[in-house]
Amino acid sequence: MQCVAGVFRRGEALTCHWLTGRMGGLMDFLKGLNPQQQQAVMSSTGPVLVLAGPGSGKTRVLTHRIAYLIGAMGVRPAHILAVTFTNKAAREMERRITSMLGEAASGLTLGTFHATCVRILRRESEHLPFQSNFVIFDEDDQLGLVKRALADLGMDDKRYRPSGVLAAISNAKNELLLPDEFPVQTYRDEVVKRVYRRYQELLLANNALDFDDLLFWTANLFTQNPVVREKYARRYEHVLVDEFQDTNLAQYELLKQVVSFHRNIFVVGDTDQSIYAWRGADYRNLLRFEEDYPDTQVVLLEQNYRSTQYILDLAMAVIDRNPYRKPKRLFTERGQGKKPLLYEAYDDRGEAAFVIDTIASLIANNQAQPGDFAVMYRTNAQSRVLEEAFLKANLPYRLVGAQRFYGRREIKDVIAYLRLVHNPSDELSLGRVINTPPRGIGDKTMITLRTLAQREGQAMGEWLLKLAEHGPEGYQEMFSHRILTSLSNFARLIASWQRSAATASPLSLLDQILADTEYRSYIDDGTEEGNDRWENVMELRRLAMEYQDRGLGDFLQDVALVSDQDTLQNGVNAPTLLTLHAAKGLEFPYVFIVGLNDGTLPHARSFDDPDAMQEERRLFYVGITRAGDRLFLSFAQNRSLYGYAEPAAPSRFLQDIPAELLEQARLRSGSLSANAGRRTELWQPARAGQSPAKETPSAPHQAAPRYPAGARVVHPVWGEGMVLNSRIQDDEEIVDIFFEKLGMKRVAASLAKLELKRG
DNA sequence: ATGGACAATGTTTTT
DNA sequence: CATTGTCCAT
Repeated sequence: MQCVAGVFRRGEALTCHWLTGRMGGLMDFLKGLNPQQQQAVMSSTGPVLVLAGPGSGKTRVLTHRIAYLIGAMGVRPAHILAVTFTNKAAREMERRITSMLGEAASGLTLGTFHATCVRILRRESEHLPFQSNFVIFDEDDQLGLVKRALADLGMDDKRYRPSGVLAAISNAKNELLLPDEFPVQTYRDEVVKRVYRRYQELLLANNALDFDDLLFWTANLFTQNPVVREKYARRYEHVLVDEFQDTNLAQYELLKQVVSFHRNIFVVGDTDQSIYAWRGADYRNLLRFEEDYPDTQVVLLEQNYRSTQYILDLAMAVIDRNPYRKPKRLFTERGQGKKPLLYEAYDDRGEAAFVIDTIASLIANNQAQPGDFAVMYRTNAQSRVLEEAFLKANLPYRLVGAQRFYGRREIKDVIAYLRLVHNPSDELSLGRVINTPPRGIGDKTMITLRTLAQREGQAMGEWLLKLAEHGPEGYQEMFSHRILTSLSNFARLIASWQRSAATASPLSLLDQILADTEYRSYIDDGTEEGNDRWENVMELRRLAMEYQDRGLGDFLQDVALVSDQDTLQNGVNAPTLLTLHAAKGLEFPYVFIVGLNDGTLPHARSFDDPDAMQEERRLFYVGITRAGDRLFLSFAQNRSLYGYAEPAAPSRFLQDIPAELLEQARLRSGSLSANAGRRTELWQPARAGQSPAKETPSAPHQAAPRYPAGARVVHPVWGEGMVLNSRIQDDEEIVDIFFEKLGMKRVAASLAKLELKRG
């Protein structure tokens, strides 16, 4: 029996509940929720807007709402759509829902906007101008395509910077503007418009979509094809959206279409945490929501469960300076807590030293575990100094950032091979690998190849496959003998990989490609760097292993859609280094925000744009509100841009913080160098931050460490300390221990007479 | 076609 | 300064 989602009244909720016996009833879905949260979870059908301050339990509300719909209202999971912005957020929600409902939740559509759109587009490709095995182009590919488009139109890529043109195209897509609709006011607009048109043609010729296309095409499909729209609109009785303030117009429109039949849209967001305007997100969607859906029920969540009052007061002092916002009064029952600290360092290395010192001493005093810390910064470039400091101190850390892995040359190469096999029309990938490793195929050959393929109306990859099949006859005049042989050999390789791809797993295909191209000898030149490169390829191989029972397409898709945040693995007990953007949605007991200098935070590029400045402020606010127990801010007297250190002013945001909310500290030179000296003599390069994306189940060190990170140990000579890191290497457990008296030591567990201390 | 040397150029944030 | 692109010699 199924309860039709109609009028939701409490009394009915229980009677029509087909799972009551197993689930224990309504109360379970409301247990541990405050009255506002309960109101949100139990709100009736129709549009619902939940304005959720930081740490107010919005994920909780979302997951409980879904559980409530399924468990108490009898809505079938297949009729619920829930969208998030990161895979991590989606997985977390899935985990929580499953723990509440178990199998009863299966069939739910839950995923990121992008992944959900990909699924729809593949399914509906018959209505669209591309095939269902399309590939997803990342930013590098996009840039390459813009360059190609500029070249095709005979434009100078010096005069029209590809990145600038791409940004304009991306904005247009986010606004759902087709090339023909691109607004032209200047000559440059005219150029962009033409490039945009050509760029779209090229994408289709490559059977590829870029990130923006995923939303763009789905939204257009729904607006222009009533049959398809109806299908999804009828199916999804309930639609729930996380981080609604980050939606752009394409996403807003998309949602509007999907809920056009049932109108049950439940969105959660916070305008104060809108930090993606530069990517097209428009927090005014939150305000527009109430206009578009006048019967919206609004629920305000103000109670914070994360931070101490000091931290909240500081956060409010910062954000209250932004105009045009409804002030929220964040409050907590956690008590005052400790005052946030502001540290003034000599330069960025001084900041890093302060971070390391503070972390080490809090760990040594047993007040915190390594995993309790996060260090946040405005720009990725700032991580370098911090990483160096962590390595030097021999402290393991984890770094958030997909770029770190998927942006690597060797990884891009291997993925390009896979993409080419999957989709021979992908000319960008072809261009990347056709001469990697070198096969004597250069620019001139490529030009001939392109014109030849164009003449026969094919993509270069398809042309090559044809060459592999029919042999080189007839092309002797076009290419020299050498080159023709080289091309044929390469073409036969692709053809044979394609045959493998049809039957074999992504893993064995990858192995075959690596073997056939002798890729290892190409990148692993015996240097340390070469070895690291090969290790990275092996890491990718490990990832491919998880796709034994799925296809190459799934593998490529997942690889294309990972976000930085997704690379954050849980359960590693080490401090986290991440940008303020990547920090959204996360929380840590101890938070450092470094680089509070004018020009860095707020970033200099925002100075002359009031909207951008407000966003910088929100970014700072997001960082502050990640902290649970302690917050440490720091700025440097000198900051180096392009090598030269120059005096830098403290962030103007600091001036908005009342003195009584901040404890101030200045650089202390003595104590730092004393500790630093002791560490340097023990210095050994740690391997932290190397392993990207996922846990590595097949890693050679599977044995459980006897002294796991976080454990307290006693050494007969060095006294008491805390384990910071432990790994098994050559059947030997290597343990990094921070001793209260000595600082960091690295020992072999079998040699040092360590004693585990409980508690 | 390839690889080396030099020059220019630029750093926000990312699904 | 550190990466990326361009020019030139092999």
